[in-house]
Amino acid sequence: MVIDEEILYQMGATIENYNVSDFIFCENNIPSYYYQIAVGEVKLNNYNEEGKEIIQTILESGESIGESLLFMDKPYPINAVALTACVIIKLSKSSFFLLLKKYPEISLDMNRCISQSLYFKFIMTQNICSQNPVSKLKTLMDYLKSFEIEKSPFSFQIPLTRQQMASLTGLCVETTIRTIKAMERNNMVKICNRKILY
DNA sequence: TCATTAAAGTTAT
DNA sequence: ATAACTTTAATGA
Repeated sequence: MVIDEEILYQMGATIENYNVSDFIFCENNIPSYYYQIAVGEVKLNNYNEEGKEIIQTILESGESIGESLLFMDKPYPINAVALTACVIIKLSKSSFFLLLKKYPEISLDMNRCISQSLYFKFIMTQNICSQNPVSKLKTLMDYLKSFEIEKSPFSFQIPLTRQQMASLTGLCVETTIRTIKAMERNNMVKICNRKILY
């Protein structure tokens, strides 16, 4: 968890509930709140000219949403959409900065947090430029698995749909499916009732 | 080779 | 039931 929920409430944070596919904020909105997920999953996305969805990242409980934008004066370049029913803690920008002043340790945590998402971005942009779909998907799965304690092969069930994997890597779903099947044939993954084990 | 289109089967709501 | 996801196959850049 990025910031202790009690501290957020002390600073005047409120709770918001969202249903699946509700927008928490939209592209071009002015960032004016700090958002932290108490329960649920959220994706940050864009739509390209053809209307194809590009998922920038998927966030889960305890993570903050688009916090890096609070430190500058630009509108959001992405949408934040609930993937599940969500409970989200919301704190005004001004209170958020008061909080950072009051708790320097949290300010440091915030830096760690932004570094983490920047790290993911570095890996994924490099990835998106690579041509080969196997390496795109492998890079994504390696990243996801890197947070797991259990490192043995096929111990990790990918918590994404093929559609989401496609939107994260810039591939089309069909190519994602075919590539995953080819990877199964090469013993890089296992597929157990449609779930991908890596 | 990969994207696109279409069609059909499967799962989740 | 209906929508969302998964899969296969054909075709074209």
